[in-house]
Amino acid sequence: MPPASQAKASLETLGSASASRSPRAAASPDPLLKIQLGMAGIFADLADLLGNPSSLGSIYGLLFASLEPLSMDEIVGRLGISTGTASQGLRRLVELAAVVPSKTDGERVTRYTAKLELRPFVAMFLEQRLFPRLKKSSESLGSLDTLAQSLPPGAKKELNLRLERASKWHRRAMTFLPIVRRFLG
Amino acid sequence: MPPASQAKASLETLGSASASRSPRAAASPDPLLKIQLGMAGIFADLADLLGNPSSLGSIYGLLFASLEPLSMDEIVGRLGISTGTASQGLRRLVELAAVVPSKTDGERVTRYTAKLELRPFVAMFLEQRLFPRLKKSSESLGSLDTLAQSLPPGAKKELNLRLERASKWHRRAMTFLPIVRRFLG
DNA sequence: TATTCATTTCATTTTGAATTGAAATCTCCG
DNA sequence: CGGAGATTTCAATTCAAAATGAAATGAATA
Repeated sequence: MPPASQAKASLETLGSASASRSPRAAASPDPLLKIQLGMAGIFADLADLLGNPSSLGSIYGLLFASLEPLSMDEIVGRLGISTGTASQGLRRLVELAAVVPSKTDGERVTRYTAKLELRPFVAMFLEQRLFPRLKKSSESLGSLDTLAQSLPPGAKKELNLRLERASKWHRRAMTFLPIVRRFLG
Repeated sequence: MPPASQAKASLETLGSASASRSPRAAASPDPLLKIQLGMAGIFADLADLLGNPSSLGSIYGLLFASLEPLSMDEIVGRLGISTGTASQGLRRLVELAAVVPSKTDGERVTRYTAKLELRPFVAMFLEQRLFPRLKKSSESLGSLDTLAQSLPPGAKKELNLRLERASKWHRRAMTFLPIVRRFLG
C-alpha cells in the first residue's frame, strides 16, 4: 500500500465538503481533491526522504492544499489512513509548528491549518535527526582517538591522521548546518 | 541485531591478522580492531542517516581505519556480515568511487582500500537520492498546476499561490545543491 | 581440462518501523 | 451526572528494505 498516492477516500466520505456546483465537475471527481492528494504524495516523498514517516508528509501536504482547516476525521477520510496515524501525525506536526490547531467557536472538533512556510517541515530534519546524530558520532570519534594512543607508533601516527580527517569533516558539517538553516529561514 | 556495533567477529576468525606481540594487548583484544569496528559503527549511522543500507557504512568505515587493503573474506570476518551483503556493498562502494579494488601481483583475491576523502560517500546521497526525487516532485508540481486551472476562480487563485510557493521553495533547494557540493569538494 | 577458491546472484528470512484498530480516556453539552 | 462524540494510546499487524546463505558462476592454477 503506497503511502498516499492512492485516492482511497471513498466517494461518500468526501461528500462532506460543500458539493461543487459545476455539472461536469462530477465526471473526474473534484479536481481540488486531486490536487490535495497530489500534494499529499509530494510531501509524503519529502518526509520519507528526510527519514520521517511518510504519513507526516501526507497530512501536511493535504492541509497545505486545503482552503479551510480540516478536522482529524476529514483528514482520515481523504487520505484513507487510520485514526491512530492521523492522531500521532498531527501531534507531531503541531509540535513542529508546521501545523496549527484551532477550535472554532462552540465546535466540538479541533481543526488544523498548515503553516505555509515550509521551513518548519524541513527544519525538523535538521534539528531532530542530523544534529543529534552528528553530535553522537562526534563523541564516538573522540573516544576512538583515545583508543588510538595505545597503538604501536607507526600505526598510531597513521590512525591519528585518519581520525583527524574524519573529525575535520565532521566539524565542517556542524558549521555548515547553521548556514543551511539561515538559507531556509 | 544492530548493524555493526557488535564485535561479532569471533576470536578464531580474527587470528588471521598478524598477532599482536605486546603481552598485555591480549587482554582487550586488539585496539586496532576496536577502532575499526568503531569507525564501522560511525559510518553505519551516517549511511543510515542518508538513507543507505548501514552495511555500506560499516564496510567503508572498516576500510577507512584499515592500514592495509582488505579482502572480502576479511571484511566478512571482521564485521560479521554475510558474503552477499559484503559483495553487494563493495560493488556499490566501488561504483561510488568511495573504495578502490586492487589485485596484487599473482594473488587470487581482490583487496579493497577506502578513498580517504569523504566526499564520494556523502555525494552519493546528493546525487542518487536528493536530486532524482526533487526532480520527480518538481514534475508532479507542474501537473498539479495544470489541474488547478479547472478550479473555480476564487479557489484557483489561492491554490495557484500555494503551488507557486511550493515550487519556489523547490527551486531554491535545487540551486542550493550545487553550493553544497562545492562545499564538500 | 579438472580443481579449487573467490565472487555474484537471488529466493527466502529477518527485522525494524509504520500503521492499524479497538479499547481507554478525555471533553463538552444537555 | 450521563452520554455522545472526539481523541489518544498501545498491543498486534503489516510491510518494505536489508541481510542471509547456499547454489551458480567465474577466474586462476596445475
